[in-house]
Amino acid sequence: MTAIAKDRRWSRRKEARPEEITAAALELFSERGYAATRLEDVAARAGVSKGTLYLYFANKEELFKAVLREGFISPLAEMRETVQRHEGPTFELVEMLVHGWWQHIGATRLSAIPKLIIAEARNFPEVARFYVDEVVRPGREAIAGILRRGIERGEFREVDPEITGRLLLAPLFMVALWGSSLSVCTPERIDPLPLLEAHIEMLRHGLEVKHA
Amino acid sequence: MTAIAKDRRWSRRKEARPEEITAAALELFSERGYAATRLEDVAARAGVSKGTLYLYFANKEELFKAVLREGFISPLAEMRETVQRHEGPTFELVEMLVHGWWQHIGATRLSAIPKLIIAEARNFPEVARFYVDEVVRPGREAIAGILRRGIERGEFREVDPEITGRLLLAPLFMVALWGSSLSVCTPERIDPLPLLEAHIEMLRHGLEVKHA
Amino acid sequence: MTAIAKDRRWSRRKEARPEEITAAALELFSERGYAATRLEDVAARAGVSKGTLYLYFANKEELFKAVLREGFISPLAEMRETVQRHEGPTFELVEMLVHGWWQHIGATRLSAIPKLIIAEARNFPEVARFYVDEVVRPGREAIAGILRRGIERGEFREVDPEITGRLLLAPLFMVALWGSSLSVCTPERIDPLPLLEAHIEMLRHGLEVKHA
Amino acid sequence: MTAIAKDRRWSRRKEARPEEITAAALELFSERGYAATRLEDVAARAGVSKGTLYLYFANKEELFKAVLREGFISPLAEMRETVQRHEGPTFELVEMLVHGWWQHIGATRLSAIPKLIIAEARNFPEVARFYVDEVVRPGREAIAGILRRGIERGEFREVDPEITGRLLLAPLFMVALWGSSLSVCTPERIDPLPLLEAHIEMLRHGLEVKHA
DNA sequence: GATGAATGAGGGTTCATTCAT
DNA sequence: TATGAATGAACCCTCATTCAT
Repeated sequence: MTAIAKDRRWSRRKEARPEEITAAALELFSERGYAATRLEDVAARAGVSKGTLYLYFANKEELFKAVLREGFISPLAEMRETVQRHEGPTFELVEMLVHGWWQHIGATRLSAIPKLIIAEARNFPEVARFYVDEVVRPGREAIAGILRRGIERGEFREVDPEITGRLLLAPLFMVALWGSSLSVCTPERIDPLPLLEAHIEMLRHGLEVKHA
Repeated sequence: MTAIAKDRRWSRRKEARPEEITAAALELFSERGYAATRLEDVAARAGVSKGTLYLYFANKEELFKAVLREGFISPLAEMRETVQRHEGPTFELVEMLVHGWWQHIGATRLSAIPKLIIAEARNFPEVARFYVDEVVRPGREAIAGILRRGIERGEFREVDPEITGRLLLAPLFMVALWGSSLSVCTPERIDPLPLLEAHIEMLRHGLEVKHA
Repeated sequence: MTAIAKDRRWSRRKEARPEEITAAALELFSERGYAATRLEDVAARAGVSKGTLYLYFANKEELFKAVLREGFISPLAEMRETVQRHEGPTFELVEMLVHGWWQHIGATRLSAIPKLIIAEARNFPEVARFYVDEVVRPGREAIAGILRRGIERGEFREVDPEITGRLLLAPLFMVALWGSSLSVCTPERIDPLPLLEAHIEMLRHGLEVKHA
Repeated sequence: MTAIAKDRRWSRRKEARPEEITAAALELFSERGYAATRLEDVAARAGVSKGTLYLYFANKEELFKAVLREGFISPLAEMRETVQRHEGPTFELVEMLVHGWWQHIGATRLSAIPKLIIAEARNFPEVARFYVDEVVRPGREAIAGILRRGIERGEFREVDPEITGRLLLAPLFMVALWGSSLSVCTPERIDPLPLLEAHIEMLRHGLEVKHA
């Protein structure tokens, strides 16, 4: 093993450290909540010592915020582009939204973020506010935009786009929350995919224009 | 003042105490989470001293469970009866369900329970299991029963009653969770009633039978 | 039941109260030690309420001292008289001492006192001092007096009466301490009487004058 | 400074800690008893902080047991060997026993253990049982063995070896108990050595065979 | 006098944070 | 940079003591 090889390994390891730590922290924070998570356990799961955490994060709160901030890197911009480029029927966008959410969030470890945010919103209002401003509201607006497009083009009946956007999101949240909490305590497994398909179907009928 | 009057006064106070305490505890637990709630604060909010808590609850965990147990006193039985007695169109039951949920849960302090359960399920698996077995599952079954009734009577299209039941519940949960967490961190107030009405409308269309 | 009978009962009860309480307290203090004894348990064993203790004793410490003070009522004066009146061989006094100790202390609940004193001497120095001054030292002096009488009368060999008095007392203490502590934790029962007889026998030989 | 030197320094400190702590704890436990001893004081006397105690002992009870366990490292095995090797008069063994006890226990901090055990036996029955099984009984048996040897060889008169063994131990216990409790409360200093010598002398006469 | 609900100071224990190595 | 022993503030819980009834 040469000195250079050593150094490379070292530095590769070093650069990966913060992410290894936030990954471990996300797991534990979402399992136990902020207060019940011990930094000693985070360190152990990340394979480092307790002291090392403090080389990368000023304190527990900053680590927590870093975990959430990483979870916020959402494919929102990408989604907006897709919406703008899309030329076919608007409901295809709704379908893409639900499936895309599942692929990029619901089926990944990011699905643990909503539970965390909900559980800790009152204890970290500024984080929650940030989440609402940067993730929730933009997401809702993007969805409202889709619905508005459908209504304007005569494809959807005249619903309130804001409110209906929330109805659209509700089952997605529910799937994420269920998977991050109660699912561990009950034998019955819920397959999210059929639920999402049924959701799409309900939306299809729910948005459909009635022909007299 | 007779001995009886004396006794009544004592006991009236004594009997009221546990509820005063669990009420205070529900507020704080749902605001801050289990671990972040200090019993001293619970005591202060209940207007008693720290030690008094221990006259009524063996320890923090038992107090927590008592809070949840009280929250479980759900109007499920009543609902099942209503369902059985009902003779009109099935969708009326769906409407009654949503409005009833709002009146008996959503608009009351019970709406804080879901957040609590979701946040602490992993830390109190037996409580979570109890909640799933006694509240979630029976509730879902009751709703699935309503949907099945509608399908059997040809009023609803042929949806999966289990899955659709969950879709029906999702916005209700979302309203409760929003009100218990993120809502406090954003200036925008959301009026849940229009959302519930829109939900009903979406369900009406989503369950409607299509005539060829 | 007449009013008078009631009153008599009442007052008889009332007068007995302090003793019932100290009796209960002696049991618990000697079982668990001062600090580990809860006044609630003392009250329960005495069949009164917690508050009642404070009608008779200013606080826990005073109750403790009262318990010990009762235990100090020792038959010392009586013993001294016996010694003065005695005219036969001195060793008879030694035998009477050991047997008398057994009858008046060793076989009674008073045997719990030495363990208590030893255990708490450092925490209640003034009580310990009182015990040393009023019980231990007078007892030792009385015993030394007996030994001196024997030596002066040529019945015992020339031992140090102070030191030998302590040797005489050691097995008595040991019996009391064993019965109040370790005996409860081991299946083997020790019958104190043969031990005391053997002790007397050893003393008889140990004090005997050697004839050249 | 090499890495090895570093390690040694660390570990030397770390290895010394538990003993520094148990030493401090033995002092305080035997002064004040288990319940009345504050861990904060133990820590202070050991020169560490409260939290440090928990790096080495799971809790107060474990610390207490560790203190006693260390006290159990008694020179019993050594004594038994001496007994077996001994070839001269048996009474020499008795003298060696008493002097050895004084050197290895009576004059050391181990002399505080008996008081502790006696005071806390009822609160820690398993510890007491362990002490009886591992220290008291083996000790008694070793002593009984010595007495039996003397009787068999015609050097001692025919006493009950079990009972007499206890009589032999009683003054030793008394010395230890006195030094750990009442002695602190009285101005008079007692020199244990003359007492032990007098004890040996009493035993010499008490065990002597009477020639008809 | 008697009760027992209520109090709150005190101590055991945990764990985020620091720092010498 | 990485470690982990050490720290001490904070929090749960107990129990001696009080006092309204």
